Amino acid sequence: MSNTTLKPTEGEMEILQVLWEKGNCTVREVHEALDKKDSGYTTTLKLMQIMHEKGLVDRDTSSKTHIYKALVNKETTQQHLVKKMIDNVFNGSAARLVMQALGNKSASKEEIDLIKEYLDKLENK
Amino acid sequence: MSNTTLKPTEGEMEILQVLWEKGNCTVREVHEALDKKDSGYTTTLKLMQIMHEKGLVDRDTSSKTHIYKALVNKETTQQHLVKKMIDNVFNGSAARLVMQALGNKSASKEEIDLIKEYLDKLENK
DNA sequence: ATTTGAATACGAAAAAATTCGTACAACAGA
DNA sequence: TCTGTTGTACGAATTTTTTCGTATTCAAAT
Repeated sequence: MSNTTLKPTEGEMEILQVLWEKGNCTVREVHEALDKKDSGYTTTLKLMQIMHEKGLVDRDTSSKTHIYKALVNKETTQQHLVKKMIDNVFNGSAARLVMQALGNKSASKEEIDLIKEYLDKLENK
Repeated sequence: MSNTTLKPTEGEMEILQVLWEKGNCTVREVHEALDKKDSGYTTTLKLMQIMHEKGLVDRDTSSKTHIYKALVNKETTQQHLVKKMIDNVFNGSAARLVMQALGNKSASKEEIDLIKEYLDKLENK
C-alpha cells in the first residue's frame, strides 16, 4: 500500500470513520453524518472523489447515485497513525501515549478493565 | 490558551519535541537535532519564528544568536492531541486507541508492566 | 413534455503549511 | 580593516488541503 494512502488527511479521516462505521454510503449520507454546518455538500463530494483517486475508497457508479466504501483497512490505518503519533508526539514511547490517553476522564472503569484483560493476554503470549 | 496554540502542526510538533527534550536551544541546535537532510536551515528558522508569533515558544534575543524555549506545556499539548486522535481516528474510544498502540511491537514487556501498574493506581482512585 | 430536484464533474479559489532565496547585521580572525 | 562565517528577517514560491461555484446529467413528478 502506498505511503500517502496510509496517511489520510484530517478531513479524509472523518470520512473514513463514517465509512468504516456504516459500510456503504452515498456522499449525502456521509455528509449528513458529519453534520458540518460549516462546509457544503460539494466539499464532501470533492473530498470523496479525491479519496477515490488516491485509492482510499472504492465506489459503485452503476446507478446515478454513487455508493462509496472504504478501501483501506481500518486497523492498518489506525495502526499507522498511532505509530506516527507515538513517534511524533511521544518521542517513541507507546507507554506514555497510553497513559496520556487514560489519564483522560474519557476512559471509564469498563474501558480500563477491558484494557487490563487485553494486557494480560498480550503478556501471556 | 488559544485553540491554535494547542494544535501545533506536524512540523511544529517536531520542534516542540526537541525543545521539551533539551530545554533551551538555538535554531541551529534544533535543526541539527531534527537532522532533516531534506529541508534547509532557514526553513527551521522560519518555522520557529512563526511559532514565536503564535506564542508556542519564547525566545531570548539579547545576544545575536537567539535562544528558544517551549512556551506550551508538554502534557497539555499531548493531552490535546491524544484527545483529538481518539475522536478523529478511534471514534471516541480511548480503549481502542490504547490497544492499537500496544498491539504494536513497540511496546516492550517493561512498558506493559508499567502500564498495568498505572492502571491499578488509576482504578484505586 | 417540461420542470424541478438531486446528483456528479471539474476547475479554480482560498487557506494552511512548508520551503527557500536573498538581503542584511554581527562578529571573529587574518 | 577586510573578509568570511554565522546568524536573523522576511517576502515569496510551492505544496497540500479544503472549500465552493457552476455546468451538466439524470430521473421523478407534475
